[in-house]
Amino acid sequence: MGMFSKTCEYALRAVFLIAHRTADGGRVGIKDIAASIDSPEYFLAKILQDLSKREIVQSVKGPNGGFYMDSKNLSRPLADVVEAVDGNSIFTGCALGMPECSSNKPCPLHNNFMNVRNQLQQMLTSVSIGQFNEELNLGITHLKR
Amino acid sequence: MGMFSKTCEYALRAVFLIAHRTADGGRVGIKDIAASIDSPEYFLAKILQDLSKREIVQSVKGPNGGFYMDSKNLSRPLADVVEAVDGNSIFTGCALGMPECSSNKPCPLHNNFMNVRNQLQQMLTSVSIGQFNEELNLGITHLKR
DNA sequence: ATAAATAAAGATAAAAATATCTTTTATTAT
DNA sequence: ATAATAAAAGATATTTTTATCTTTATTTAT
Repeated sequence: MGMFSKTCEYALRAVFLIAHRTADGGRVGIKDIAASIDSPEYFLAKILQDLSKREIVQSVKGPNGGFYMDSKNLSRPLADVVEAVDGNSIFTGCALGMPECSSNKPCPLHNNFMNVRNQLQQMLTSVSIGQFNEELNLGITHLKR
Repeated sequence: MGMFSKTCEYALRAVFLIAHRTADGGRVGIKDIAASIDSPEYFLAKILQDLSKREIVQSVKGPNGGFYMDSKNLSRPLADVVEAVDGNSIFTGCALGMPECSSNKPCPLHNNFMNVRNQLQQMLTSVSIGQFNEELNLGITHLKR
């Protein structure tokens, strides 16, 4: 198990891909996305349905339809995607899973773990979905394999 | 979902509890542990069986039996517990779940995420199972609720 | 030696996450 | 208007994780 759920991993790769592929207009279809990020097509379809409802990506049906993102969505922090899919427990939850852990009634790891969580959150909020297009274009970074 | 699996959360709470309760000799039984950390007894039993095989905790059967830890185990870094239960993918895996992600062929988040993972690993290796006994004694930190 | 206590091991069950398939709805092009 | 296309929605299946129950093996005390 990684830090995020598999659903979230696919979601992140997908938004990067959509951002990259539709930067200058146009749409990209689910089959194309799934192949480009090496994810199971039908499962990804469900994920994107959800991201679409939550207005993190946009879509149109029919011929030449597909998914895309407007500039507002491109500038969203990655944290929005993670939170939409996995919820915010990764940012706020107790490392030991204790429901009432807080600075008042902390678990042994409370303070140590807070630093880690904060750095993760800081990283994910300071980075936008669209900011990696350039290096994806240049083939410096990748979204499959 | 938190950062660790539920199994790992219970495991961490359990080793803290065992360390705390058996610091000056003696053993603590599974029923007692489960009640003390608010975890499902039978499930925790399986987890401790595994930690026992991996020699992270020790156990003896029979009357007055139970779980305990020797001083070598008390000084183990928490990272050993996490790795025993969840594997090391949380320390080494790609944020986007890409199997071949590396500095040679990075995902977009590779470098940003490396910092977070490293801080997590650093934290978990710099902290030992036994080092929280004092504050558990004082009732400053807690292991249930 | 025997009985009682306790963890280990094995088997089964329930819930959640992941994955797939089918039908419906919206859009576009003809 | 009609047919083709593509996502949305609904239904089902599979796998993994989490949880429980039963039986066995080991240890201790009597």
